[in-house]
Amino acid sequence: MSYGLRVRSYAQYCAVARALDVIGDRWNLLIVRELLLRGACRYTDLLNGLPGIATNLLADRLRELEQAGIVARYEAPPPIAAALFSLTARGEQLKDVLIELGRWGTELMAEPIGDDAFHSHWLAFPAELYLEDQTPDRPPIAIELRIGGDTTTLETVDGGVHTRAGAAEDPDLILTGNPQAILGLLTGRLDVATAQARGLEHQGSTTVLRRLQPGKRPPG
Amino acid sequence: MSYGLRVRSYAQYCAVARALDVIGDRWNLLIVRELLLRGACRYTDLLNGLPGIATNLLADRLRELEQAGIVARYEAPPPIAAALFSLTARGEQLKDVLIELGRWGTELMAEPIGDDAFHSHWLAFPAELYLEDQTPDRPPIAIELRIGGDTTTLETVDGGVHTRAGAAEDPDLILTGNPQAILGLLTGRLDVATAQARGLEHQGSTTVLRRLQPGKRPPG
DNA sequence: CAGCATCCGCTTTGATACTG
DNA sequence: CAGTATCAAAGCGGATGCTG
Repeated sequence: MSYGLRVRSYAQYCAVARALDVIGDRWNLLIVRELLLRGACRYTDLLNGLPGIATNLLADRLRELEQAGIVARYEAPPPIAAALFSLTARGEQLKDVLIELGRWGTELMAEPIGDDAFHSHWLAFPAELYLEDQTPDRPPIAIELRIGGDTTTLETVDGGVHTRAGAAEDPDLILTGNPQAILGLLTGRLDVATAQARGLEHQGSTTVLRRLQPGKRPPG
Repeated sequence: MSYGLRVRSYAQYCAVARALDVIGDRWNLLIVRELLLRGACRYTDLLNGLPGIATNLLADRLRELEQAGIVARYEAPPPIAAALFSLTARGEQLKDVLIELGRWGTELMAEPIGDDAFHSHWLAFPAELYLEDQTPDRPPIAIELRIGGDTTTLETVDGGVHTRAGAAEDPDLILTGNPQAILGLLTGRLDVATAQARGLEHQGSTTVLRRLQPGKRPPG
């Protein structure tokens, strides 16, 4: 039982510095990302969702974030009977920080994926935040994304775009391929022909893609 | 000459993770803060503006940020004859990240200042970003802030608030005091009486303060 | 198996001293 | 002024062990 309560601080009376005192340490914002995108998680869900983190670090970070009022830990009711971690209201407010960080970082996604890990729910950031349905009055569309084993569905809702895990019921388009070809296509960085040359396959009409364009504040 | 080009990466194909690969290391965002608030800086300006940073770390970080295309280094023309650092366009885009981070962190400014360092230009963040002039049609106002030796001026412009170093010509109000009393007053967390009890002194009419209120997206 | 704690080698950081 | 050099301490990542 060693609990060294972290205290390293920038010691600057500045809002940015004080924010970084709390969430600036390695892995902290990515833990928040996972909880934001996936909702309440068990310890092992987080471990899987954060490839590369050491298990002791995750435990430490969760304690620190809990103490900072960002993460709440609670025992799940009998059916599950496990410890669950979720964001507090204060933690949810970090969403705006992550949005801006993701927007700024989207440009970096053009770099080849190399050996980077990929989880399809991470796509929710670029998709939900930067895409808009250009013709919201027409019937909604659904696009099914099949990336390395798992399937994600992208649906238009109220002029925006929503993502969820799993297959679509009656998709207008099915895209199968690697993460960067699909992301390149969705962000408009690649056209259909180029994306196909890079490993994308499709089934259905790609014209629905024209309805989804980067909105007023495009990333990069 | 030891140059170990940092490569530690989260190795995750996610926009947030890739952004943090570049600007997530300790001190990086604070260096950007300084360059954003003060414009082009010399090495020693940055060293002074970042109390607590080790000089070798600053040198390392500037190299990394330069290589990442965030900071530009150039030799100033003859009159100055020194190396200057400034943000590139890509670096300026981090402003939105810092704004959200600062907004989130403002709540933490309620904690006592303790031994934290303070530079008055750091006030520009809360003041410019969160305050609005409620009656922009009336003649502009100027408030002079005197905090621990140096003086900052706060002026209303187009319904917003602008800050600059130095004294005001004909201030409507002069506030003298410690950082947290002044910040508490400006953010509306403290009223005039309470702020006075905590060390604030004023000269002029405090009613102008009512014109400056937190805008539609208040911090915290 | 879920949820950690411990140990260990390596890297990063921080404080200080020194140099052109 | 603008850094480099040195070194101790802390943090991180990986492996493994322990407990319900």
